[in-house]
Amino acid sequence: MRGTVLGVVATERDRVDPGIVSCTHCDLGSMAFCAGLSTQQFRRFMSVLGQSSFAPATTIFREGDPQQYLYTITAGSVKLYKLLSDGRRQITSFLFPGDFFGMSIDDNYAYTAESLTTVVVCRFPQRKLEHLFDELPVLEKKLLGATTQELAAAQEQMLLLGRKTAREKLASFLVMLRRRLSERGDGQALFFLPMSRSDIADFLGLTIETVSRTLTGLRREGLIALPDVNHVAIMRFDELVRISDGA
Amino acid sequence: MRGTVLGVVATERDRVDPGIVSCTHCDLGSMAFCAGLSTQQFRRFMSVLGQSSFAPATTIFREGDPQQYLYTITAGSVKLYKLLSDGRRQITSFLFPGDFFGMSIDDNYAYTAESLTTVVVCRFPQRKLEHLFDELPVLEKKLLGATTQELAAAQEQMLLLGRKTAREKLASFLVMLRRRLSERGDGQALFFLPMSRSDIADFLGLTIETVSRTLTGLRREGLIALPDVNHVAIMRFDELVRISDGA
DNA sequence: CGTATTATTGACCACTCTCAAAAAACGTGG
DNA sequence: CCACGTTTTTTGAGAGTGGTCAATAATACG
Repeated sequence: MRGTVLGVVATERDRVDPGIVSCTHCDLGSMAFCAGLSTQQFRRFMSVLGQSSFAPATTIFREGDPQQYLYTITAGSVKLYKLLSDGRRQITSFLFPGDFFGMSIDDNYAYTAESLTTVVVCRFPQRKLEHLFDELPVLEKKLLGATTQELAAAQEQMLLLGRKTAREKLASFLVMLRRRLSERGDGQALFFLPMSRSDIADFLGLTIETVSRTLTGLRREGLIALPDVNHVAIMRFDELVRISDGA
Repeated sequence: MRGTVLGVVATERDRVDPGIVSCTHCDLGSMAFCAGLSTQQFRRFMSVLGQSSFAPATTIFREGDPQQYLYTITAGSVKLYKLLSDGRRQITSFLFPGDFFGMSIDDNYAYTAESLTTVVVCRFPQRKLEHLFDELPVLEKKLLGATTQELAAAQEQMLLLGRKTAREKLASFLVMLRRRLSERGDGQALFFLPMSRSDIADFLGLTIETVSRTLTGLRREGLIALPDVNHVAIMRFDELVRISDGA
C-alpha cells in the first residue's frame, strides 16, 4: 500500500527537471495560476516564474524570514504552522496542488511552510509580481479570490477550534480532506493521509493521544476504516457530515 | 463613564445623514478605502458607493444570505460570527473603522455580521465593484492587502484557539485590542470594550464564566483594572504581552 | 534483523465547563 | 429620581472532556 503511494510521489519528482522551466508535468488545468492566459501573456508570466522541488519534511521558509517569493503548488502537499515560545504548535493549513502560500503584509513571512511529501512549486519573486499584476490584472484577481477562499477556510477552522468537540473535529477534518481531494479529481472513498498523527493533532488543537483514540472510536462505529496509518476510507460520509455540523 | 461613551456614539450618529453621501464625518485618513484617489477618481468612486448606518445589535447580514455588498466601516464596531446547528457560536472577528467585511467566494455570505455599537459604513454593490476595480486597480490592491491582513489575523487567532490557555487567551485579546485601537489613534491605557462577556467568550472559545474568572484573576494580580464592565485599563502591558506569547 | 520512531492503549488528573446562586447593571414606568 | 423587573456579570461547587504520564504495539529505516 505504502509502496504505491511513494511510487506516485517518486513519479512526480521524476517528471520534473528542477531548475528547468517545464509545464508539461502540471495537470492543474483551470486551477492553475496561469490558466486562461494567451500565448503572449503566458510568455510574460513565465519570465518571472521560477520552479523548484522540495524533499519531504523540508522547511521551505520560516516564520519571521524576510518575504521573497509567493508560491503555488503544482504537486505534493505542504503544511503551514505557527509556534509559541515554548514550542506549542498550531498548523493553520494543509495545502494541495493549486493552493498559494507565502503572502505577507509586512516584509516577513507570518508562518513556517514545510513540505509533507515531495513538493513541486512555481515561485514568484515579490517585486516582479507587482509589475506582473499591473500588466495582467487577471492574476491579481485570482490571487484575491484564492486569498478570500483561504480566509473563509480559516474562519471555518476557527469555528472548529473554538467550539467543536474532539469527535466533531476529526469528523470535520476527514470531510474537509475528502472534499478538497474531490475538487482535485480524486473521488475515491479511500485516500492517502500525507500528514502524521502529530500534524493532525496540531491542526485540530488536540493531542496525538486524543486523535488516535477518537479515530479508533470512529472506526469501531464503522464510520471509517483505517487500512494503514496513512490511509483512511470513509464508509458513511453523510453521517460524518452530520457529526461535523454538531448534530 | 458610560455616559461619555454613549455620548460619542450618539454624536457620530448625529453627524451622519443616512442616505446622503457625505464624507466630512469620516476621519479615517490614510486608512480609508478612498485615500489617495484624485478628485476625478474620487468622483467615480462615490458614484458606486452607498452609505448607511445601523443601530447597536443590528444584524447587517446573515450567513447564507446572497452576497450583495462589500462593506467598509467608517465609525463604530462590528462582530462577525458563524454558528453550529445547535447554536454554538464562534466570533471570527471584531471589526473597527477602516476594516472591510462582506467578501465572498461563492454567491453567499460565509458568516453573519452584527453591529456592536452604532455603525456607519460605506457599501459597494458587488457587480459595480468589479467594474470599479478595472478602472481603479489601486482599490483592488487595497482590498487584497486588507484581505491578506485579515488572513494573518485569522492564523494568529487559530494559534490562540488551538493552543493557548484561558489566561493566555485573555492576555492576547487585551493586547490585540490595545494594538488595534492604537493604530486608530487611541493610545490610552484605559479603553472601551464594545462587546459583552458573552461575545468575548465566543471569540476566545471559552465560556462567560471562565472569561469573568480569568479577568478577575488578571485584575487581582494588578495587570489590568476594570473600572466598569465596559472598560479595561492595562496596567502592565509588557507583562500581558509576555503571558500572551506563552512565556 | 535490530534499533529508532511513531501510533495505540491505559490509568489518572486538571483545566475548563456545567449548573446554580448571588450581585451588579440596565431599562422602564411611575 | 427612584422602585421594580430583567438581563448581565460575578462567584461558587462539582463534573467531564481532553490532557499528562507511562507502557505496549506497530512501523520505518539502516
